[in-house]
Amino acid sequence: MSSDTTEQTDAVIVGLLFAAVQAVHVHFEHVASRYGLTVQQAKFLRSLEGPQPMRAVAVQNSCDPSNVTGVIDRIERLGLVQRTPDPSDRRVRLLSLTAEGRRVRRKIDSELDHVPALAGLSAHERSELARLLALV
Amino acid sequence: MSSDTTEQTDAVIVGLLFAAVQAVHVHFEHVASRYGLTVQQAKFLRSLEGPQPMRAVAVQNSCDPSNVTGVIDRIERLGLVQRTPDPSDRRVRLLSLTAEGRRVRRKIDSELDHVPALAGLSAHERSELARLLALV
DNA sequence: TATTGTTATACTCTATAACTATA
DNA sequence: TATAGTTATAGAGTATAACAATA
Repeated sequence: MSSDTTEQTDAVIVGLLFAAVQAVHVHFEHVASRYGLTVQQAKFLRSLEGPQPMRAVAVQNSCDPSNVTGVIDRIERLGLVQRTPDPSDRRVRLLSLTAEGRRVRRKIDSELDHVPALAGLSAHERSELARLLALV
Repeated sequence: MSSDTTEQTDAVIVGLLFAAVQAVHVHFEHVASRYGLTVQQAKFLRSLEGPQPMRAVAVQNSCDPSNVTGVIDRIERLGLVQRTPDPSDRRVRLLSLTAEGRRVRRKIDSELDHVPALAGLSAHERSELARLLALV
């Protein structure tokens, strides 16, 4: 057991961070697949708020714009997202969730509120973890 | 029971966890690519300790054994890993780092010890973060 | 000329299933 | 029969470059 005084290197923290994410990832994947979505598709779905251009979604998910086309294609095929032309700039396509898309996103969000890997943490540990992660 | 801090839901922590990982991921990717490696290849490299069967590597990285073949193929092509037959069971191939592989891994590890995203944390915050992440 | 979204291309990662060579 | 590793296959995500439509 590491004590409060043990110094931790970045590499150790990075290792722990990846391990922690993997534990959470398993649950995320399980939840997403229940709705026929991959993790990435679920992330895109969660990042969609109001109607916004593809470009904005690319920035939000820090990926190349050419990726957005494909990922959105697959979510759109499931009827969760729709593309509508922007009247003020006909180059732009605005993305927005369908009613079904909003329903699925709400369900996913609520299921993410019961992550087994986080069940062992006390209220104080949660807030402390949240505070520290926010610093990263 | 409630302390001076706000209570955090799982979803909030998951969001912060993913955000923190993304911040670290950028650095990891940068370091790995400097040695011609992808993030996944660098992870495999770091997970290799003594000579061990492919199977063990698959378990360690929690992926299907069929993946290991391809990823190791690519690292092997770079001369960082080698496959040697196990005398006690001729079905098994033992994986081990080459001298060059050990050198690269050491370098990567040392570069991971200076993660910009973690620079703002104090020694106490680091050990506390490490402790909490270990609980997840 | 510059920008938005798309397409074409190529590569990596991923799991499933079938295969081989051993055990 | 069972197991270790491979191969074949298919799909998803990724970036780069070239493209059409629009600004």
